[in-house]
Formats: sequence, structure tokens, C-alpha cells
Amino acid sequence: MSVVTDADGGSPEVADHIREAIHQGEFVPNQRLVEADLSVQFGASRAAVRTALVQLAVEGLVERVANRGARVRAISLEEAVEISEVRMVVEGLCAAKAARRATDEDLAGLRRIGDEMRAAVAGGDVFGYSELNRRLHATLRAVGGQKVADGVLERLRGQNVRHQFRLALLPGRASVSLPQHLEIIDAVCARDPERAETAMRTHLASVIETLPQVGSGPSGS
Amino acid sequence: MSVVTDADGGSPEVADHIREAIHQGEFVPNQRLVEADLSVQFGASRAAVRTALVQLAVEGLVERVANRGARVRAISLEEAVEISEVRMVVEGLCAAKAARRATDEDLAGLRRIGDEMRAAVAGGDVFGYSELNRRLHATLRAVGGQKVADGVLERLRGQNVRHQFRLALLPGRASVSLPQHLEIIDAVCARDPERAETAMRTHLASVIETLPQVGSGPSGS
DNA sequence: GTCGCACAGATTGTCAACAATTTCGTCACC
DNA sequence: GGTGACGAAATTGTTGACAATCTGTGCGAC
Repeated sequence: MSVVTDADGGSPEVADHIREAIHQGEFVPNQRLVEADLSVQFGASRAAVRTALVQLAVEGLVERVANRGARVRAISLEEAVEISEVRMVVEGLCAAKAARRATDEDLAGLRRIGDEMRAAVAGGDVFGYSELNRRLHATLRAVGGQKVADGVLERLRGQNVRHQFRLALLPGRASVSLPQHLEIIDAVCARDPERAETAMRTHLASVIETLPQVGSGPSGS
Repeated sequence: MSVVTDADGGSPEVADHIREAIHQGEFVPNQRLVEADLSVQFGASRAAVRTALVQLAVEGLVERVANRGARVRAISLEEAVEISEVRMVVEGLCAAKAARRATDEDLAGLRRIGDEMRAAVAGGDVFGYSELNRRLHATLRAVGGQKVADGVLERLRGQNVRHQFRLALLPGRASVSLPQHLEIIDAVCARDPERAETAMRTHLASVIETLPQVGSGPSGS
């Protein structure tokens, strides 16, 4: 399902493995990624690892310096804010498109997500709510059917996981975001593109305001 | 100054050469890019060319199929529209940011571009106007100071040149876009972020409407 | 005449070895 | 005690050859 690294051909799986390892936190920001080590860890040739690192560098997940190797790129708080700002407008576009193109089944699915969200918040299921949040955004992107926007968001999300991740765990966060999520769903169900875009942007603006509270990643080793 | 392919280290220049060749029209859409040929053409090793092709594939300029090589990716009209839609919202963001952050010198520069645009249109200088158009958008992005957005736009622009390119040559196009450009400049000079964003989006929406008239690239060889 | 098949050419994918560069510890020297 | 040069270890960068795969062509069978 990888949208951004579609046309490949070179090293099909190694890049995915490394991406996954970074997302899982197995590789932390600023950690060195030594080609030889990775090649034994993933059972691939060094050339394959090298190709994967080049790809990840273009994607922005990894930083490569000539003759000094690759390391996991650390995202500063400032950059995390910028990423979220771009997400805000692009997801706003997707929400508007979704409001235009949604089928009745799509709307039923969205309403179901809304119900489950209510239930998760009522039951204090933080982790489940976080997963539903992910699913809502993914569904809206899918319904919107904007492949280019989807690719852009996929890449941005890849860089941002560490910051996004902890956000759902903030106490009281759900009570703020739940009504915003429901408003987005309502707007799409009303097939009102402008209202959907506004709702999505309001929601992500609120996320951006909250970002500083999760703290920036340590820049040192 | 390449923002998107910053952290490199592998093949510094080859990717730039190929990118340039594609933009210049030396390589046309769907044209095969044979590694051996490129390596002699650019005086680089095959491995360097290979690395460059991997990078360009991630950037979306090139399409790679396993065991069947790389070719210049053809952008359909539909995809060109999607690209422009994303550009619309992201450049809207940049315009809003520019309205907030512009210094007095920035505003003077923008006004100068506006004056030159008026002059170019009055004098029928289509090519000069096209260049000013490019400069206006670039300046707004620079003033906005949103690096992530700038990177996204850079990549999208790279895919879209062929479509964007012919647009300025359409007869009567300038008389439509000039007032839009001036409105954008006015809004930024008034330091009104919302108005600047709206103006930019109106402008790019008009570009999108015009896109079908430049025709889609032929899909066959 | 057309379909299937094998073979040759072209092209990409992979690998291992070698060269170049950086990094780090050691030691002499001030 | 600190500083700088030297050298070894670690790591990346590059090259060339070889293997695997795809493409097109010609030949024979039906």
C-alpha cells in the first residue's frame, strides 16, 4: 500500500524494513545507520541497504552525509509544526473532496467510526481512540480519492510519527478532539465541502497548538 | 539550493543532470532511460546513474519497473489537476505565512514584481511575464519561510513543468491572471493572511480551470 | 498463415573486492 | 597538562564482472 515509494524495482523490502524499524522506535532519532550492520540485520546485501538508504533520504526519514553515512533524521519541534501546517491544508483539501465524492456506504462507514469514537472516549479507551483517529483520517483520504495529496500526506506522516504518537496520550486531549472529529464527519455526511475543509483545518490547528506540550525530541545523542 | 534532494552523498550531480534534461524536454515523457546510455552521456558510472534513477523515482519524475528499467513518467491531465489542487492549498498556506512574516523590504520587492508584471503585459512580453510569474511564486514561498511546504511544492513543480509551461502561452491568459497576481501582492502588502490565502487559491483555481485547454500529454509512445 | 518455442541480444540486478575517506586512539613534544 | 601529528580501524564510495531477466527474432509444426 505504500503510495510514496511506489515505482521501485531496486530494493523492494529493505527500505520498508528500515522505515518500520524507525516507526517502531527501534531506531531512534540521530542514531547512526551503518550499512554493514543493517545488511546483516536484514539479511540483505550492502548494495540493497545502500539503495534503501538513498530512498529514505529522499523521503526525508534519513539524513545522509557524504563519506559519513546515514542517520535517522531528528525532527525539531519547529519542523513538526511546519509539517502539521502542511498537513492541515492538504487534509483540508481531502476532506472537501471527500464531502463531494462520498458514496452512501462511505458515509455509513464514517458514521460508524464516529460512533466508535464516542464509545472509546466514554470508555476511557485511549489507545482505541488513537487507532480510530488514524482510521478516520485514512478513510477521509481514501474517500477523497486524491492520489497526489495522499502521497504527500503519507510522506509527511512518515516523518512525524514520533510527535503525533504521544499526542493522543495527553490527558484531556480526547475531550477536545472528539467534537472536532464529529464535526468533520457531520460536515462530510452533509456533503458540504467548505464546512468539511473548515472543520478539518480547525481540528489540525488545534493539534498544532497542542504540539509544544508533547515536547521536542532531544537533539543530543 | 535544491530543497527536496538535500541530504545526498551518493550521486551528487547525476540526478540533477537528468532532472534538468527532463525539464528541458531533452527527455520526453515515457522515454526509456537506459542506465548504460546515461552513464556515457553524463560521463558517470552506471552505479551513479542507478542511484540517481532511484532518487528520481522516489521524487516521482521517473518510473521504475523491476527488470525493465526506468522511463520518464508521463503525467496525465487528471494527475496534473491533482497536483495543482495540492499546490493551490499549500501555496495558499505560504501566501498567508508571507503576509504575516514579510519585512518592508520583502513588500517592496513584491510591489516591484507587480509593477514589472503590469509592464510586461502592457508590452505584450509573454515570456517575460511567465518568468515574473515564476519569480512571484518563488518569492512568496521564500518570504513565507515554510521549509516543509517549500519542499513539497518544489517536488510537485518538478513533476508538472510540462503542463505549467504551455499555460502562459495561451492567448488572453495574462489578462486573466494579472489582476489575480496583483490581488495576491496587495493582500500580502496589507499583511492580511486570510485575504492572501484566498487570493492565492482563487488564482490557482483559475489555473486549474485552464489546464484542460493546454491538452494532456499523449499517453502512447 | 499463425501459433508456439528456442535462441540471441540487450538490459537490469547483484555481488565481492578494492579505493578513498573519516574517526579515533596513541604518542611524542611543547 | 594540553596540543598536534601519526597510524590503525571503521566505514563509505566505486568499480568491474557476472547472473538473472526481459525483448525480439527466426524457425518449425500445425
